[in-house]
Formats: sequence, structure tokens, C-alpha cells
Amino acid sequence: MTALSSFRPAYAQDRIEAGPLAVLQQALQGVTQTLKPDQHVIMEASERRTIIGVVSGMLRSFRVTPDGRRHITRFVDAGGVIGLGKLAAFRASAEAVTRSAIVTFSAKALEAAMATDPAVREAVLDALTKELIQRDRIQFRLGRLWSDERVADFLLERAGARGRTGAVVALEMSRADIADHLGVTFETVSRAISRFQRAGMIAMTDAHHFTILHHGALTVLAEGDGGHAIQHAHPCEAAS
Amino acid sequence: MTALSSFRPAYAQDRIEAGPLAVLQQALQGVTQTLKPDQHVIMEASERRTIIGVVSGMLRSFRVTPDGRRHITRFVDAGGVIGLGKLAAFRASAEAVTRSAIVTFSAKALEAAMATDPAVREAVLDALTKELIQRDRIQFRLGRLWSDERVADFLLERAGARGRTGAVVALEMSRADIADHLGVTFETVSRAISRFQRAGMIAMTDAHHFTILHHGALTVLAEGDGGHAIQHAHPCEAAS
DNA sequence: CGGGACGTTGACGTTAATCAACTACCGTGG
DNA sequence: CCACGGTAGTTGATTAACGTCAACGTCCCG
Repeated sequence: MTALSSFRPAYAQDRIEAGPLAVLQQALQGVTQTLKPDQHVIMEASERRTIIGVVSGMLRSFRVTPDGRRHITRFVDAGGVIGLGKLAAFRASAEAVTRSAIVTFSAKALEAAMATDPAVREAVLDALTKELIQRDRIQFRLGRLWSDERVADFLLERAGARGRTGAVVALEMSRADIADHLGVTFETVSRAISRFQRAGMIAMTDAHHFTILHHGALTVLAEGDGGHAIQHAHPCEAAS
Repeated sequence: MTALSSFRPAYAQDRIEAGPLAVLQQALQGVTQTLKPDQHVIMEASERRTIIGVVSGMLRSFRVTPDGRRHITRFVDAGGVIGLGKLAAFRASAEAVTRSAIVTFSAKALEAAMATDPAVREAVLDALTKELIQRDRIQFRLGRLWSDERVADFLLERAGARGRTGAVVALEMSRADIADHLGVTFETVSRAISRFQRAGMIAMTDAHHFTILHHGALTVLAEGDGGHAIQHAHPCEAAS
């Protein structure tokens, strides 16, 4: 499959172009598979025989308490990998958020490749580092930000580099998903988004697409400044 | 220094016996150093020239918001390592909690050792995996547990394997430190601990030492079961 | 066109933050 | 050795934030 990759037509979206997952796809035999929305892929505490890479779409990784509270550990976008590290078992379940394509690699094969191929080692270290950085951000906002600030930081994280450009950003997950990731209720998420709109900080084209109008104000809020009250955006400060 | 290690007297506590940090100390030149309580070691966003291992004592890794809220990312016990991964800069500050001994390695030297020494690679992967597992637990309790449950889970995490034995566990950090780690106020931590005592789940010998009397009840609470009300411990169920 | 899932908004209740008083402890210096 | 002051911890009263409950609107798919 690797040898044939150059013959594949460009529209066959079963490969990632760059980043750690691309390296893994280059070096290892992977099995690709598509998932429907909400389709289950990993069961928490199940034996980790495979590593999973997201080729397109988005997964959510989550755990549930005995009494039914769900925490979404992270949303895994295209290019992301689940199951790296020296683990015997998965520590969270995973489901597709949107229609997604994933590739699975044998955990043993990855281990073997890491012993011999420096590029694979680099890729794994890269992916682990990225995950740790993302977790750092998530942990901080859960630990010391109020609900509005959490939502603001989440929107900025989702927007990424596009945040400053006024580009339309997709929020593919539901309000409940966002809530279970941010440690609040979906009503609280909904209210925060409404307030941001009224304050002129963002604009929603529909419930699942937004643009950032006032990047500076949103950032100040997300970083945890001043008594967490939303000020109305001043038009001329936009895109600071 | 490595060559001389066998001549060192046993009471010289500048080495860790086992685990990832022990491997790093074996393979790399490290500079040891002692820290007084509250002494600063790492500044957030500073260039990462060194990796830091905790030989004895405990550090806290933390970030502070512009308006002064502090979040303690994690407490780093003896054997723990700070600064692993492909990072240009530290993502958090660090200070000693108690009088501590640390060892610092050059980041470049570590990188070189990882290229040539499989044992070092294993050790780094090990340490990163441990950190991710710890972060998973921390994130979950910040994301979906109430304050009492957070404190219960924290006490269990601190107790570790000793939790089931009724051994005395030291809580070397202050209530404020615990609070800034759990995303609550120090009053809330204090109240939770008092409630656990009144419920017969733990016993405090003094403000910084406790034993777990009813491991089962504390675990049920920490895992997020039933409406998060504290029931009084039933004596015969102890140590379940 | 109808039903169900999702999202928004409002009213109300609960949790935990805030404000405040008080106590215990520890190190320092008289 | 005790007096003193500062820090840390506990506990209570009050308030603010957010969860819960409920009603309603909207969109999508059958």
C-alpha cells in the first residue's frame, strides 16, 4: 500500500499530508476505515492492540462516571493520534463526532518500528508533545477559568490561526459535547455564546459556524484577566 | 560522576533508585542542587535548556493568570521529571514545596543520548506516559467532579498504594496549594477534609498527615457515584 | 407534514466563592 | 521562657455563579 501511494488519485482522502501521522502512515501498514457520526471505536479499559490515527473528520475521547456524567477528554482532529505511549489498555472510550476516516496500526508493529526507525521515534515524540501541550491548556482552563472564559478559550482553540483572519470556523460538535469537554452544562455554553454575540465578540452564521470579530477581547477573557465580566467590544479595537 | 557512584555512601541522597529518572542519572551528566521551600526553579515561557529531575522532596508546577489566579498543574514527587518532550520553552513555572534535591540535565545532551541509547528512549517514553496518565486523572476530576469528590480523589492519589493499608500519608503542601491544584478555594478544601473526618472516612493526625479509614467510601465518592452526598461510613465495610 | 433532536432562554435552587471572625501553630526576639 | 506577630487552618454568614427544571423555537429527516 505504501508503495502504491503515488498512484492514488488526489481525491482519495485516506492519507494525511504532513505531521506525525503522515510519518506513521509512511512507515507502517495501516488499515483505513470510515466511521459514521457517533460510531464507537474504542472502549475504555480495553486492551490496546492498535494505535488509531484520524485521517479526516473528528473523534471524541471520553470517560463516564458511574452515575452518568461524561467528560470529553479531547476532540481529536484529522492528523491526531490516539493510543500512543506505553499503555496496556486504553484510558478512555472514543466515538466519531462527524463522519470520519481513521487508520489503525498494530501497537506491536509501531513498537518494532520505533526501535529501528528514527523518523518514527521523532513522530511519536512529536505527537506526545503536542498532546501534552493541548492537555496543559485544557487542564488550565478547567482548573482556573470561569464558564465564560472556558467557552472563549475553547472557541479560540478551535479557531486556531484562522481566529485572527475573520474566517468562518466550524464547530462540528454539539453544545452538549462542548459542555462535557469544558465541565459545564450545555445551557451554560449556549448562554456564553449568546453573550459573546451580544457583546460583538463573535458572529454565528448558524449554530455550528462562527467568526471571531474581536480577537483581542476574546483573548483577554480566555487568558483570565479582570473580574470575568464581558465588556461590549469597541469596534476600532477589532482584530488586535 | 557516574563512574564514581559506587563509592558514594548510602546516605548521600542525590540518586533515585529506580524508574525513568534513575536511567537518566545513569546515562547523563547531571548537576544536583538543593532547594529551600518556595524556592523558584523554572520561569514560565523561559527557554528550555535543561531537564529537571526531582531526587527528593517535591516541586509544584504552576501558571498564573494576568489577574492573579494560580493553577498548579501538578505536584512533582521524587522520581518525577520536568521538561520532557520537544519543547522550545517551559510551559509553567516551578517552585519547591518542601526542601528538595533536584538534578538538571542539559536538554541537548538528553537529545543526543536518546539518539544513541535505547534505554534512555525507553525512560523518556515511560516518563511521558506516566505524566499523561496523571494528567488524564487530573483533567477528569477538574472536568466532571464536584468539590468534595475532587478532594477525595486527590487524597487517594496522594495515598497511592498506602491508601488501603491504613498507613499515615503526608500532605506536604498547604491547603492553598491543594486548592489551586483542584480548582477550588482553600476554604472549600478545608471544609471537605473536615466533612470526611466527621463521616469517619479519614483521620487527620495533624493538618498535614492523614490515614484513610474507609477506602471504599472515599473511592466511590472520588469516582463520581450517586448524588455526591457524603454518607457516614459503616465501620464493618472499612478497607473494602 | 409531523416528530424528535438540538438549541435558546427564563425562573429557580444548589454549590461553592467571598467575606469575615476566630483559633492554632511556629519561629523570633525580648 | 514567655510574649508577640505572622502565617495557616477552621468555621460561619452571605452572595454570586452555575446547575437544574421547564418552556419554547428551530431545524432536519423521515
